[in-house]
Amino acid sequence: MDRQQTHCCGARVDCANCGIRPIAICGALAPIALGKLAAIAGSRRVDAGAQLIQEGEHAQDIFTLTEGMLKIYKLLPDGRRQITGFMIPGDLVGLAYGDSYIYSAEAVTDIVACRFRRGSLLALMADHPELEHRLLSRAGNELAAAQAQMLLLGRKTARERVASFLLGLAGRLDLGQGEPMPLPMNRGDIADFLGLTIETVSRTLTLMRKAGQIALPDKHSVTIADLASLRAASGD
Amino acid sequence: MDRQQTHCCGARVDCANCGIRPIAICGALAPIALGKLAAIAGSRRVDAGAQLIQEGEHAQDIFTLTEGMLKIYKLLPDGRRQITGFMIPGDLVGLAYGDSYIYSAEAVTDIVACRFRRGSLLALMADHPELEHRLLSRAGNELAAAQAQMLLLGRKTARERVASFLLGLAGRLDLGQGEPMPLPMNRGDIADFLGLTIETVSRTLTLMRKAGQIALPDKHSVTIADLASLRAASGD
DNA sequence: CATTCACGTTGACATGGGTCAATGCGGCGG
DNA sequence: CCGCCGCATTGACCCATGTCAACGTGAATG
Repeated sequence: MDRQQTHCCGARVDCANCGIRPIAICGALAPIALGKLAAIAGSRRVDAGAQLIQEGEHAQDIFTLTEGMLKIYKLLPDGRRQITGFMIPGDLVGLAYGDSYIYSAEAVTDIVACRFRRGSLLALMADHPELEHRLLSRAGNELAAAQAQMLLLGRKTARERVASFLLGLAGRLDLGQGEPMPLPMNRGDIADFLGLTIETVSRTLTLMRKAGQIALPDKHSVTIADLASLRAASGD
Repeated sequence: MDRQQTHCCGARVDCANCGIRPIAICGALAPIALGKLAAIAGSRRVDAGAQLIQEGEHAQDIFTLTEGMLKIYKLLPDGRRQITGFMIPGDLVGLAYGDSYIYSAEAVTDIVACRFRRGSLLALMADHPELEHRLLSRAGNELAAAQAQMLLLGRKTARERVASFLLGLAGRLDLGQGEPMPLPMNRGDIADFLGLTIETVSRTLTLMRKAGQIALPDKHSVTIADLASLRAASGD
């Protein structure tokens, strides 16, 4: 994986040539506004396994993920963890409730994110309502995903959860036909996302492999071998 | 319960004298904008047990609940249901993903809601960004609640779920000291909200009553008898 | 090349909460 | 006032998934 990105924390950013602009919040902006956005943007890299933000912390920044994968999660005091989402390039991280982050975010792979100071972004939104519009629409997407996840966590069986997870991820990534899907997170992360244990995730994947629904070329990739059957197994 | 509300579907609405204005999206508006908002608002009543909106339906309207309680939920094809929230006066119902509703909403009690045509509201937002701002902040709240619920569904025990539910509801309602909390939904609704069965909810409430944490004067009210203990039992 | 270590898989067993069934109870219609 | 009906409660039993433990495997390290 060669790294073209050379900016580090606080460096200038070139929004006009950003690969994810069409899908991120920046996509809505005309060139002038884009320039202003670039002026308040910084780039931030985080190594796999390190934290980007922490729940409860003062929410100073909002990020758009540009490279890699991020997991967002909440913890109970005794350490039980619920991963509430895996973020991919184009996703927005750090929407806050009040002025504190409502979740922690940790890099699954090495990541690069575009950082905006919350205050600057709010100020820019005043002049460019289409930016706020875009944010609202993003929030709507997140809400839809959260609702779907609640249905999964509250009412689906282990098998259905794993099937839904694989299909959901495959739908967000754009994969070539027959190309194996990367699964950069480990089994523990999947378990904490699906409200299961590592063992149950592992067993379920094995069952699906034996049933010919998926192939597992290695621990960090899956191929969906029988889409129809996996859909049927997903419960919806 | 005597009904002062006399408007029905599509009737004129008097936003200036609305009791929930301070907490709803209308709260942000200056008198002029409020007049415009009132002009596009209609009132809608729904009887307990009837539907307000249906998942997948074209999302023509957005509602602010003004009286009563509403449950929002998603269904699996085989009928399993996950209630993703109970709405109380001031809450916004009908945020959509694309242009379809992402959940169904059914009245728990008789309700009154303030209806806005989506299109009109969007148009009004163009002139009054503070309205969109308010919407975004609401969406942030919803997202925070959804995250908390995912943690509950994925990682908490039955006991913790019920305790969290009672505390969460008590926190949103403003109750007088020692006043019993109304619980207008039935046990099945609570179960479908918490990812449990009716029997488990019932048993858990009984246990909590026997442990002196709560009192159950009747099926549709609870009193929190030992707040500290209930908090301890909630897992966070 | 040997060792270690983190992660994943598999097996045996335990258990929280689900399922099924009986009973209780309060409101409503006749 | 009685009987019915929908909801809630309670009990007995069961099973999907969790827990605990052993073992495999591949990548990193010396």
